[in-house]
Amino acid sequence: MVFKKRQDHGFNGFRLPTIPRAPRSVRRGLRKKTVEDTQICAFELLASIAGKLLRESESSASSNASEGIDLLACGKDAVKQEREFEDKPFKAEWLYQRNCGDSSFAFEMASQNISHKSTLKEFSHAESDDVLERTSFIKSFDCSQKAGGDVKSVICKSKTDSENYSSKVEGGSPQFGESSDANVNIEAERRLEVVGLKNEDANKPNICSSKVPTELFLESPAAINSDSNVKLPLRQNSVPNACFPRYRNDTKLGSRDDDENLSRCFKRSTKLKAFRPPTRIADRRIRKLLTSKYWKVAPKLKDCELPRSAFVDGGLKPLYCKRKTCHDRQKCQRDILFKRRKLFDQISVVTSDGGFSSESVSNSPEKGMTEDKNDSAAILHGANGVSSSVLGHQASFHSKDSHVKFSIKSFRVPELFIEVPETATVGSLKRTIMEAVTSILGSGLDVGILLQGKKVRDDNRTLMQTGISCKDNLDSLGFMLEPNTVQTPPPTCSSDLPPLLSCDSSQLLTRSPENLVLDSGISDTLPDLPLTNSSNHVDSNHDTVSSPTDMNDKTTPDTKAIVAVPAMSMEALAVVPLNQKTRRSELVQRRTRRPFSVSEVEALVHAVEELGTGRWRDVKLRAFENADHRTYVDLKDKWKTLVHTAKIAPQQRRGEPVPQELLDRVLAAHSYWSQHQAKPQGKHQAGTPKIMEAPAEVPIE
DNA sequence: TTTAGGG
DNA sequence: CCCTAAA
Repeated sequence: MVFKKRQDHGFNGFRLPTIPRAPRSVRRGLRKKTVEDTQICAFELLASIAGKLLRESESSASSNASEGIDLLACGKDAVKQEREFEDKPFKAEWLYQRNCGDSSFAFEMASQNISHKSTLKEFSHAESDDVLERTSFIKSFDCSQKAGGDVKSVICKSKTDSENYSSKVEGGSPQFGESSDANVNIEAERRLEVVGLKNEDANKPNICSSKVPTELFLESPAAINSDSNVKLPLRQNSVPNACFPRYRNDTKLGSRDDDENLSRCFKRSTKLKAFRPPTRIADRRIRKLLTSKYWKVAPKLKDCELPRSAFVDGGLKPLYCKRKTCHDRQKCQRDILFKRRKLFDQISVVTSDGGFSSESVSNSPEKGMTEDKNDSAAILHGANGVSSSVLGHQASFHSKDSHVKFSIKSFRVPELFIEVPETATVGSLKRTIMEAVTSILGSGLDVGILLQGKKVRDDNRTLMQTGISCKDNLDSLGFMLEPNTVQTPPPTCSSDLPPLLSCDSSQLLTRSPENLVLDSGISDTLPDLPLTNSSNHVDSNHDTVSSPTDMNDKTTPDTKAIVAVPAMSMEALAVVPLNQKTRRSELVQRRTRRPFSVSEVEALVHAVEELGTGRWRDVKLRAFENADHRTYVDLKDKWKTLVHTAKIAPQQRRGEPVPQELLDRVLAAHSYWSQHQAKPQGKHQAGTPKIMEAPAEVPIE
């Protein structure tokens, strides 16, 4: 008989649930922390730190604030630490937070001024015997040009002093439409350096600047419009099979394999976190906002515009270009976005720093200029540095055919936040970083052009008309990458909500004064710019926050301090949501597929037989208590498919065959519970005829 | 947070 | 599996 068990219990059929459900308040606790939670935590944490720093700087009347302390830490200890290092020449920024619960901590180290390299460092606490969670901020990838151009590293926020920061931000829409009429040849060289993953001596942060164990040097000249002669000088860690597609839709981001690997890599880290944000409400509200449909608007197709795409995707997606190609541009776009979103939860990648600042722009005679039929040719060298000064200029502007030559020394990559378990391999770290960079650059970005500090908005004008063809103006010409303003965000930010909550919190940070302190980017170098209007600032730190952190209660007030910050223009705000969403989603990935084994199915069936189909949480608890990768939703879904499977012909079934016996039970239980809505809680109406009838419908094995 | 369903 | 509206 099928229902032996039940008979054992004195039932002829399904046993009514005899286990009363505990109150919800008692029933929680098995759910995993979501990444989102941690991100939000991080955010709040950041906010709190900012507040602290602000207060400190205010009290000391020092100019620390201007140095842009990019610190994310929990508790004042961290702040203190940070300050200790602060007077160092190169100013490594350590951010580490200690999570009270587990001994995980994160710290950040920004790149230094000294070398044109971004270093990614990690500090490990000697005493933390437990699980260590490595969290690093990559302030930027330094993409310096090989020729040794004197591009100063922008990454150093300590460098507040002058320079030609022509990369000014101007208020208003960051949108810099398509410069389709100007063919841009991009030659980007990027160097990614990951330095020292571990430093045992926490007391000597300084030493970490010089070592360069790992270096990834990539040169990616991607000729966009010509017959791209893709040359690929690789130094050291070359990327296998790297290629630089000319069109965005030539590549597909990620693949199943990658996803799964990543998943494996990061799963643990996600699990280990035990952060407890103090403000639940705020937390929830923020999450709500983040998940609101509003943020989900898809970017315009326009994003696929050639110039940007080629630069972005071609240059930084070498790892993926061997993947399947997308023939449908639009679809491709969607796919990419989707991928990114999925990946995000696993790898917290954060970009901070308002857009990318423009870097040195120079005309580079030594470089081979590419031909084009268009008005101009531009060459981008991957490099770093905040200053966007034109090093050399000799624009030719004689006849109509005059070409203006640009050499953009660098585009700065926004700050990244990467977190991987200590057990992750170096290779996976590399991949992670690559993913991060890829996704960041791949998401909606526009190029902005600054002329004498002003953004050139009219895309339809010729260079000559704009004045760019004029030799004199090249001095003050700057480029920048900025979030594209594809969408027009709805009036989400209602005044009744605190700014922090009404829109993306992290974004706000960017704009707040405190935020300036945090921002390592150009923001602090452009004091006279209206904060509320600079679109690239908007993009800046908004993602900075994703690190999971623990906060003490004191942080709450601090957070508020930030909240009360100057309002930003709606225009600026408008830009935020989309990009925020886009970015944030960039690195989210789908969970790995884990087909149910027969034994699992058996357990599920058994549990459902007893509990019914409406108590998945209990089913989970009972039969999958220790299978943390099976959520009650999973079980519910599996049951759904089991029922379906049981109904279809065996020939149509796929995957590991489930014993017919189990399927029969599935069907029986399904039909039973569908009649008996799992109503009876405590007192089962055992006498109810229906209950007795049910078994009759059950096929006998 | 869970459930319930659609995708 | 994912995503979400509802509860």
